[in-house]
Amino acid sequence: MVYTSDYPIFSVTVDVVALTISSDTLCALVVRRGEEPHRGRWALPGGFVHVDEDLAPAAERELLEETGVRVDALEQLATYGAPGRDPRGRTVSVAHLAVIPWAPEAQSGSDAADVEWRPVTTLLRSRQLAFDHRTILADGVERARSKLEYTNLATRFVPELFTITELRAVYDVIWGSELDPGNFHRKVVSGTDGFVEETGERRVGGAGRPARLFRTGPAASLNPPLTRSGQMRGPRR
Amino acid sequence: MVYTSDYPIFSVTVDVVALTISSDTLCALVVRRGEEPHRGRWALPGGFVHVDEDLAPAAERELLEETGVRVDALEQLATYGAPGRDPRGRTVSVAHLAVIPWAPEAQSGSDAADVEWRPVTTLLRSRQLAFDHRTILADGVERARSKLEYTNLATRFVPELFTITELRAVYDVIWGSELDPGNFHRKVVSGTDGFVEETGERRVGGAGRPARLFRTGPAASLNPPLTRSGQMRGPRR
DNA sequence: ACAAAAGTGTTGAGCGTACACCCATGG
DNA sequence: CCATGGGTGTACGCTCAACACTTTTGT
Repeated sequence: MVYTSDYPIFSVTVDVVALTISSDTLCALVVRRGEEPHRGRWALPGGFVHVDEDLAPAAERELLEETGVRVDALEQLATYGAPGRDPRGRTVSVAHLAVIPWAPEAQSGSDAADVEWRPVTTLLRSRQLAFDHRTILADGVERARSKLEYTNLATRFVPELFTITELRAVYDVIWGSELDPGNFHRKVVSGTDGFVEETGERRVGGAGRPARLFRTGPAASLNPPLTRSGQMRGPRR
Repeated sequence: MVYTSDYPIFSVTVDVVALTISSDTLCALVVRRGEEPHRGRWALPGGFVHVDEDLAPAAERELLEETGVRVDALEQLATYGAPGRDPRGRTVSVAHLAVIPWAPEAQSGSDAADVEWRPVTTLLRSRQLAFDHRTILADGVERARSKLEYTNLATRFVPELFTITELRAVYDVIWGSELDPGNFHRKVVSGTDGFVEETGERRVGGAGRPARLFRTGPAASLNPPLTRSGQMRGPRR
């Protein structure tokens, strides 16, 4: 089919920065490109928006088609539309952020040669990403970092039932911090009401005293926020 | 000219939420539509992106062309792409936020029948805006509100040289607060270094002790942030 | 009993709100 | 002189980082 228009033609694509934590490392989902341009390089999952489709559903669909990863909610990040960002023509890409609990094994998808979770530090250090996807990834990671402060975003990195220590691990991995376990526990549990909800259950099996299991509470925003700077572990000076 | 494409055709537009403060009221810039659809209704300034043009420059250009308002920096807000949001066809709009110092008189532009600064409360209460521009405006105002907390955005609502009281008025108008003059002064001047810079000059003419004049400092982010909840004027209980 | 992890108590420093009060100008 | 707005001083209360300590399990 060939489409025609009186106005300049743009293709609109969606790209997804899908983040998770795998073996104490923040990882992003990338697919190896099977076609030109940038054949063989890694790229964020994404693709063209259909004519009758809204942006967020398109992002969900592309993520599922290319990687097999299903996600319920995903948040718009920003839109990238520099002329020349895609050699095939004028495309505008609406980037989205998706957070995936813990470390699900990457599944191969339909129209991508290869799918992998790779550490973001590696992806950002090198130039292995196609198009302007390195910029998009960097923006997505920065967004996640700052949303940890004042939203319950961290709870979306852990399974449905989680311990406070697991939640703290999310902060430590993403911020590169080493938060004080005691203070963190208090802030999260008693601080802002509804951030986490206690289930009656406890985690069994691990060493030491069994931890209580929580689930995500109704409160989406944290008051007061958790701070990146303060609350580090270290000598009192 | 007629354009053709193998992919679904989108038109990409930019819309601008331009905010300023006029007689103690937060106002947005709107243009009266001279053409169908929505002829005669108010709309945010905006229009189609050119083929070889990046998004932010397109927004600046449209703002200038339609309203005569020139702006240097403007920030991307979000992208709106629901099918059916524009009856002419499938359009995706990238919304931007612009902040204009104080109250410049609205100038008439070239291809808009009428241009006006109107209070955002009025615009948001009624359904007088075309397309989904009411949603876009609401999102833009909310963004401004929250960026006052942790960035120097407030300084862009005032002239190049301003007094601390004028800066406080920006917060009071946009937040609907009544911040304590003394505490605000201290927080802004001594608190975060570089938020505002002292010029040697003073404001002459007004009643009372002449106020020192400041200009915007280099620091773009506020540490610690100004809080919306705290610092109100009111009885100690 | 011991190790290990979860969770609680405590304390001192620092910050922010709510004011009281002084300063500098115009009328 | 007074009125008006600019700006500083200060005290009380609260929060929070630091870290000691208790609790609860596995081995």
